[in-house]
Amino acid sequence: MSWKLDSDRPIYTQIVERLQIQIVAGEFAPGSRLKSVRDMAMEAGVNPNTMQRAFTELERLGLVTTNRSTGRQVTEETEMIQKTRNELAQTQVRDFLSRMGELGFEKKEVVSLLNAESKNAESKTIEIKEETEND
Amino acid sequence: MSWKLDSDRPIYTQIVERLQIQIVAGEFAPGSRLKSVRDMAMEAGVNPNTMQRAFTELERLGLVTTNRSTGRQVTEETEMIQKTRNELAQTQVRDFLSRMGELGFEKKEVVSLLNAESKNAESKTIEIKEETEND
DNA sequence: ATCATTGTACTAAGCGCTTAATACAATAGT
DNA sequence: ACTATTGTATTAAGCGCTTAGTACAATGAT
Repeated sequence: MSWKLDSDRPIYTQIVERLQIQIVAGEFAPGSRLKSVRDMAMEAGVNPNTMQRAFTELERLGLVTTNRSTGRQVTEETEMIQKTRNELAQTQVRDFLSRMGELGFEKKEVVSLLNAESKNAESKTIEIKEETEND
Repeated sequence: MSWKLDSDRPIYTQIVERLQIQIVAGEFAPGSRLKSVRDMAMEAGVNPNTMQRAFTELERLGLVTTNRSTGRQVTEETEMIQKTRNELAQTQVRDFLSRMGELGFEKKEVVSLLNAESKNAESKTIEIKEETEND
């Protein structure tokens, strides 16, 4: 299983983002052990050096702790994980609205597009109603 | 005025995206002339070669036409522009929902976050209501 | 015809990312 | 004590992006 990595951005960055997501989404539980650099590199289909770099960054971000010869663990500080999760979400929301704004879409239209996509993508229907106050 | 360009991704890619947005958002009208490679490069604070590469890509995308010694114009095919605008928006919406899903956010929460951000960012209030059918 | 402006092409250099190969350091397990 | 596993460091090479510098081609303007 080699991961989906494009060549447009540094691979180590993409790995950081992926692992970050898996951690804050609870896919990797707090305190759980992560695979070794070599194993993870094998799994991702990248060079160990590259995976090492990604791990170093994750540690710098406070999401991972390192123990020599034991390997790495997801941090047990759930607050840190939650904080990161919220920040990532916040960034996503802001960037999304910003970009849609740049494309010249009104709030109404954004809402419509979100509705349309939600309906297509999942069984759950989200009804979004806009209050026309001003523009 | 040098543009906001980060070093995480190729500069020419970022320039393509920026000009693409400006075109589909109508900031650069269909048929209007674009600055020369050299001038645009100067304005963006990049090497002419880099700007050249971005322009070449924009031409390949069908958003720009080239005339020797006259320079470049935004395409006059408004259909093409509209099509691109819709595709870019579609991608934004899909990616956004996908990423929020990866972060483990329910639709309800996404809606809440959007509401919160909308209210902060603009005077206009968007009221979003969800129908709880299933999950 | 001449000139300036435009797009385009080419080479060389530097830099960051990635890979490859190797080696060393620390420690849990035996 | 020994061994395997882990993280870590180092060097060299290749590749793509970017810059710099230069040159050529096409054409509108004069």
